[in-house]
Amino acid sequence: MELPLYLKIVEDIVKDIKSGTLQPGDALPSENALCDAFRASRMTVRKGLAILANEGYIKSIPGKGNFVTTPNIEKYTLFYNEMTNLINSVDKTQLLGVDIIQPTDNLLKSLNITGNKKVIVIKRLFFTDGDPVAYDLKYLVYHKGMPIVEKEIKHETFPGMVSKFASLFTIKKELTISAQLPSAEVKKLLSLHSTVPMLVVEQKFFNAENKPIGIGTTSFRGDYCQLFASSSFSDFS
Amino acid sequence: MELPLYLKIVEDIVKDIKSGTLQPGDALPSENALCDAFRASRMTVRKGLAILANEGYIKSIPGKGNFVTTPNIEKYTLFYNEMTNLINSVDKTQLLGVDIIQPTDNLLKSLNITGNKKVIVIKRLFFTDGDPVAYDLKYLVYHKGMPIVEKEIKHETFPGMVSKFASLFTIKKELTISAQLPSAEVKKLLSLHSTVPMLVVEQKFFNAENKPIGIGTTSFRGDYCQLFASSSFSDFS
DNA sequence: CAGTGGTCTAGACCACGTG
DNA sequence: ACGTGGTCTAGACCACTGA
Repeated sequence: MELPLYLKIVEDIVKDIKSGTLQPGDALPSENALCDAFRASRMTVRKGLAILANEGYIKSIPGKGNFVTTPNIEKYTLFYNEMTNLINSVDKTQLLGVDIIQPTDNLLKSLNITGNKKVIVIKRLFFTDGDPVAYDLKYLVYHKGMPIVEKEIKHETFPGMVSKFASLFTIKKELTISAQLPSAEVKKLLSLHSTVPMLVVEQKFFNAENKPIGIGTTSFRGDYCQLFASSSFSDFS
Repeated sequence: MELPLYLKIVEDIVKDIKSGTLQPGDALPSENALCDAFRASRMTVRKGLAILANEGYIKSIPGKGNFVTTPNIEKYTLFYNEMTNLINSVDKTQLLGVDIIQPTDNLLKSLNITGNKKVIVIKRLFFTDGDPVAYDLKYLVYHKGMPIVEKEIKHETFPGMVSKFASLFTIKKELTISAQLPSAEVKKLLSLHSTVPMLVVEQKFFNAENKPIGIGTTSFRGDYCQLFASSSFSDFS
């Protein structure tokens, strides 16, 4: 063991929490007590506690103490990329069209814009092993100088497109996942003969002022796409 | 402004990153330089930098410096609870059956157990507004003393069941989301006449030794369920 | 070698909560 | 008044990187 002292503190307390010695709601020993117990300075103890708080193990209440939390059992981390989330990644894309349109009323509402703005529409098909497996439709609020070069659009993911004209650090993203039956259009584009359910993922992007800057809808053949998410409690090895 | 100094440092640097003054890959001023710039001690500067690193803005490389990172644009946070993720929450549940069975080969494989263990099977229906909207099937590796009382099982979520005999802090969870057509059985149980796609969420739980302790599959009527996920870059207000 | 970040200390003062 | 956590300082020594 040549772990830094603050990590030893973290490990020790995590062990107590995982074993049940410390239960949710229980108070940890006071910081001064921990200083004595681990023969550490208060800053070192607090560094360890900060990590525990960050990992979601404890919560500090000023004037009272540090308390073991009830873990958030509903939280998962999901990695989504419309090009690689298929069971096999997308190996070919087909650009069906790029247009600049006058937004419809529905779009105006979804994008929360006024009528004098224009919208870029991008329609694509994704292929794996020669089969069309997803239909991808994106709407981006048009600003002058935005790249609408086919080459640049064809293989880009949605965040990739958006990053061309906005800082990724300021963008907020939302996903909506649902199961739907394909529309007649999608059915035709994906050459679906029998009834295949679609996994539909809608991406919505917002700028720093919380205004929508784009909406993307990707309809995956249900038999070609699965999304994975996992709880991420960090480990200390 | 009466923010603590370390948060002012965080805000200042975040502002520079969001505005593009600091680009991904750029090096921040050295910690000593930041001490001078903010008239702060090194521990205070480092506290700010630790937050920035935690939020995913920067990465420290010993001996070299602190560098602005390329944000992970594919990461989302998903909150999932099989009872509340419906467009309207579950307002009634029906327990179809609780059994202790000899696992089938498929189950043995999925749960990674040997044949001498038994498995609890729980089958439920979820209702909203009187309509059956989801079929819920769970397999839990049986251990002596596990609660299989109907009352306790009927309204519990999967994490709720598991927490009865395992510390939530040690559990790893995985979700798999897919779109499927209902089986004949599900179709009958949910009284589905026309073709309705199902949003199927599989939950898999692992104990501290990474061994599966349970699998749950919830099949939601596609027209009654949507999953939401969002990017969570924290704000400093 | 000088400069960088990583760990750690022994103090200090403050605001908060409880008696 | 006292103990709690929250902020902050001015040092120290170490390991790593690059010229």
